[in-house]
Amino acid sequence: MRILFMGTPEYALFALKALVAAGEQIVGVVTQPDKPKGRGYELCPPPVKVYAMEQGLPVYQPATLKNGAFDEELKALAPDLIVVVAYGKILPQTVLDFPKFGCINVHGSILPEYRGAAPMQRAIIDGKTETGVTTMQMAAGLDTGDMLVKVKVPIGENDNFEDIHDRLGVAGAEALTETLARLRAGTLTAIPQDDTLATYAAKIEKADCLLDFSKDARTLHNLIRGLSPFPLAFTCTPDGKMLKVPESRVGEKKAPDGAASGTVLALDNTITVACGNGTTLEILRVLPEGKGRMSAADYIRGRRLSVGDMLG
RNA sequence: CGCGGGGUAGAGCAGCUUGGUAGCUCGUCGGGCUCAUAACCCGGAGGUCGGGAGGUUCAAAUCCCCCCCCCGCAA
Repeated sequence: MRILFMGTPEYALFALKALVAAGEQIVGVVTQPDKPKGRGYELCPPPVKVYAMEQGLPVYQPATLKNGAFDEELKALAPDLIVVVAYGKILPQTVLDFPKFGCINVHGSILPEYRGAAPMQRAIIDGKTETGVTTMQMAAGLDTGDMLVKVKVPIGENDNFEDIHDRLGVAGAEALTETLARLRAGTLTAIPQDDTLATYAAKIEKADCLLDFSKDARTLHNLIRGLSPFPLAFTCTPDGKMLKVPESRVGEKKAPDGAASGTVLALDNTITVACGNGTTLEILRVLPEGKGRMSAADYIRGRRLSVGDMLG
C-alpha cells in the first residue's frame, strides 16, 4: 500500500518511525516549510523533515495545499492512503478524497473529547486522570471524522506535558499500527462521533499561562504541569520580572488565615505560595527572566525573594 | 542585522555607576555541641573574575576595543 505521510513536530515522529519500522511503503513525507526560529531567526527544518531526510524519504514542503497547489505531486505520488499526524494545516477536500482509503489521522485524545489543537495540554490542565489517542477517518470538520481505533493512557497526578506527549506518541504509533492492520484485514469499523459529547481543546494562548493564585493549588499545579516544559506557566515577582514555573507540587500545609493569595509563605528548598481556599503550592523549579532553569533552592540562594513578597 | 539578560570558588548571586586587600547564601572538608540530626557553633580548602603576553592607568572583576560561549523574549 502506497502511504503518504503528513506531519510536522516531534509528536508526528512516533507515528512515522512506526511506519518505517513496519516496513511500510512510504512514498513521500509532507511537512511544513522551514521556518525562522530561535535567536537570530535562523531557518529551522521541522523534526519530521530531519528524520525523513535521514531515512532518504522524499520530502515535500508546500506552502499551501489549497487550490490544487499540491495536486500534481499528489497524482505523481499516487498514495492509496494518507496518514496525517499533527501536520499543522487544514487538508482541502480534494486531498481528503484523493487516496483510495482516504486520510487517517492520529489525534491525541479520546474523541470526541478534546478536539482541536492542544488536546494533551488541556487534558492535563483539566486534571483528567486518563486520556489517549484516537485514529479517525478524516472528514472536513475539525477532528470530526469517524473513529477507528482508540488507545487509552493514564495521567498521573504529577505527569507533565512532556510525559504525556511521549506516552501518547507511543500510544499513537500503536493505534496507527493496529488501524493499518485492520484496514488490510478488512475488519476496520468506523464509528461516528457523538457531537453532543464533543469538547474543544483550544490552542494555548499566553493568557492561559498566567498563574492566578486565587485559584486553589491543585488547579495551579495542573496548569503548571500541563504547560511544562513548554510554553510554561508564569507569574511575576515584586520587581516586575517574569518568573516561569516548570515544576511544582501541591503543598501539604494550609495557608494561615488572612494570607493573601500569592503571598510567599516560606523559602526553604522550595517556594511556598498561598493560594485560594487556604491551599498552598510549592514551586520546585523556576525559570527567571533572562536566565536558565534552576531549582527553587538555587533561585532562593540568589536572594531574589523574601518571605512575605507577593507573586502575581 | 528582530528585542533583551549574562559569563566572578562545585551551585545560585553581589561587587562594576564613583578603578585600589574578591564578598554573600549553599555545598564540601575538619572539629565541636547533641541520644541524634538535613539543626546549631568553630575552623579550613577552593577563584588565571569567559578569552585576547589588547588599550587606558601607578593600579582593571571594575573604564575602552576585539573574539568566544550561554540564556530569556518573540516567532
